[in-house]
Amino acid sequence: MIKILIYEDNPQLREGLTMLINGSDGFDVLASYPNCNNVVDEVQAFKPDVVLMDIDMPGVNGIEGLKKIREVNTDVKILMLTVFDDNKNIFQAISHGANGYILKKTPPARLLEYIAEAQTGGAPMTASVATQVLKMFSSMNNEKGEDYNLSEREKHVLQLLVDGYSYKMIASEMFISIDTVRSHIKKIYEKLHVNSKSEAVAKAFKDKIV
Amino acid sequence: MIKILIYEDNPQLREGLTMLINGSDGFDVLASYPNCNNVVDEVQAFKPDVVLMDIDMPGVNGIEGLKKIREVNTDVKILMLTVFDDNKNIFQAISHGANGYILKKTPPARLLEYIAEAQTGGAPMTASVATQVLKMFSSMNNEKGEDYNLSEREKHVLQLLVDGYSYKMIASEMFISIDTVRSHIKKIYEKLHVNSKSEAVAKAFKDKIV
DNA sequence: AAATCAATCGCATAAACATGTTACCAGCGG
DNA sequence: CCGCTGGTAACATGTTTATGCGATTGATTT
Repeated sequence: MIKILIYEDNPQLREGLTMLINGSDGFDVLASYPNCNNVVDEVQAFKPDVVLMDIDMPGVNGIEGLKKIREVNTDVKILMLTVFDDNKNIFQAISHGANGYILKKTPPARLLEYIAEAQTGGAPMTASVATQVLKMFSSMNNEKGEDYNLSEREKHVLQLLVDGYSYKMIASEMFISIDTVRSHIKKIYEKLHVNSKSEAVAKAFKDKIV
Repeated sequence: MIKILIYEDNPQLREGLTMLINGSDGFDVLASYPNCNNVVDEVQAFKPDVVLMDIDMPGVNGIEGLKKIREVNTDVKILMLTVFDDNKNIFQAISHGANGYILKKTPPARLLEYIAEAQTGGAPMTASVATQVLKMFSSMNNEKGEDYNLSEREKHVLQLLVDGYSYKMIASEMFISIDTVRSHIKKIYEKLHVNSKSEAVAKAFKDKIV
């Protein structure tokens, strides 16, 4: 039996969800609330398996509710529920440990499946939300910037620079003279179009050369 | 009618998938192949709506196949198909523009739903895969590292350092003397536990101070 | 009122860095 | 064979950083 708490300000929807879920085998709505004002106490008292959390609520909204719960309980599965698949909220919710993100237009049968999935450690998402997540994800990691065409040796030197080594230390680390280190670094600066150590370090991070 | 190409080296599974999908209304398998050797030509010739791409194939594997397709076609929806929900492959696939990532143990009915979802712009994922994605996502953004307790002024100086400014330039940018810049920077080094500009810059990136 | 602290400035010195120029050698492609 | 590139090295010069030791002001806390 999956124990559920519901947070949803719209009375019709709150009742509808409660009826639907209670009417299904294996699901039990412990309680439902129109706001998150006492969410921490309620979660601690009822110890639900899954929380259905509406995002757009007056007063303490769903994201805040999520955060409050996560401050005291990292086990309960939290499914965010919303009418919009908008970027900002998705990101917020994920960052704060939501276990799923589904749209209110989800058909009842699917909703039950989603709850069950969440309870067993899955991360149910409406497909459109998943699309947003993938987009955010790939845009974050595909910057890859120009190649700059650094040689292996140059990459090694840059790596050490980034790690905070001085020329002297690099020379001793790589078994070459400090003048050679200078040569390499001069070349690196040319290739990266910079003219100082810290600019090179910054660029190395920004363009994920290291 | 959703037009589909299948890449799957296991003959039984390849045949099974083809039969299943062709036997369903609204789905049409144009062709199926045991490897990705000519994936680019095939995709360009058939212009499918959706490609089912097995990851673990001899020769050119599914990730490589994905990359090759994306080099010439960014519209076709590509569903990755695998037995493992392992971290590395998921990450690779997402970064290179896969539209979904589903496990082979997915029941046939679900598979058809997934294909349809992908075709309409969704991003179907097996729940366990979605869990991995969310974990990667939140771990990437919640590092936030210690606070270091930098004052506003110090943060500003650090910001300019990261942007490659010299002390002189910072002084003129902030309308203070170069000696004051020195003071600030000394303090910053103490707080960050570093002792050079580039270490500070590196730390600023690593700990997302900027 | 005293203590604290962020922000400001000055001076001095040593170390580290940036730049230019030159040079040798090995390997690779035309 | 010749030119090119990457790696190595030296030397000289000027600039920037790092550090230490002060010191004043104004705002906040005790």
